[in-house]
Amino acid sequence: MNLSIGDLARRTGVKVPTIRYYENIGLMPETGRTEGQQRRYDRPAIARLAFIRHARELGFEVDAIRTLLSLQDDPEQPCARADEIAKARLREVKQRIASLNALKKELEKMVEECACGRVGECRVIETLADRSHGHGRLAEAAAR
Amino acid sequence: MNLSIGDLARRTGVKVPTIRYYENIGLMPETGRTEGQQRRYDRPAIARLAFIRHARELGFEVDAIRTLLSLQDDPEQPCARADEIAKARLREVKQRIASLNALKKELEKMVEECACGRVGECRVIETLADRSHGHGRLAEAAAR
DNA sequence: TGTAATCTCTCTAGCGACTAGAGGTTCAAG
DNA sequence: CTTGAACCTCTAGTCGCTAGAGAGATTACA
Repeated sequence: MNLSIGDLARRTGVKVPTIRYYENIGLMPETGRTEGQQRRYDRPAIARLAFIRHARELGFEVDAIRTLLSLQDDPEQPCARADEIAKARLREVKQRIASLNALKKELEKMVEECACGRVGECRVIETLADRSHGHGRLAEAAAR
Repeated sequence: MNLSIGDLARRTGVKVPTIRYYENIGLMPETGRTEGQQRRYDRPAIARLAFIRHARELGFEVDAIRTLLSLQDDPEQPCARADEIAKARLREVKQRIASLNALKKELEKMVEECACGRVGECRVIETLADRSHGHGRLAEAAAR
């Protein structure tokens, strides 16, 4: 086990520059180097990076991952904190799904009603131009 | 009708710096100024900004909004292009909802199974550490 | 051992859509 | 005419990467 950064990238599915980025921001620890200053990784590095990757896929922010990693490093701690982080993320996801569903409805209405003639009578444009919207109802879903 | 930027902000729900930003990137046209170089807006400016705001709420990118605005300015054009943009956005939203639902399921499983003892046997941490994940299945949903 | 191909290194800048702050000017009410 | 809120421009920061330049290291094969 003496993997180059490229090897590690292939094994975890995390891109090479991203691995270096994670080291920069302190998510991955500094690692051993060859004489020529190239990074070399071992088994625990794979595990740690896979953990990070999975957490990112679940949408956890880097700060949350930092906390989760430090919890993992100390198995005697109570896991209430980890549970809390996961629950917070779950709430976010649910909220986001709800917002997106509202948004989907409005988009569907727009698209269905479009007779596809001239722009002058296009429902898509009309709906957007319609100023009878309260401020902020859909705002949360807009973020990508 | 001779609104200051603050008035315009209050009427549309778009923040003052954001309005200036929209002018910078060419979404809002340059507008008249007082002798002291303060911006003044009229009715069409309100309408245009409201259009932009609503489109942003629906998650359209600035580039798409640029196109939609230019279509709106010319009512004789066919509205197929507008329809297409809206449909593309709808596809994105549906895709995103699907990804988020997958994500929600996994998070729920994690949270439910957590017995909330020591980190050593915490399902949240364990699930994240579990390396038996194919690369990239959930990746799309991770973006916020 | 030579050499070519492929990594890898550091560093800086860019993405999108804003947001925050510094430091200074103008406007409107009293 | 003074005060204080609102306005101005400009730069830099947010998040989580990603791209590119220009240079050095490593490896496979002849």
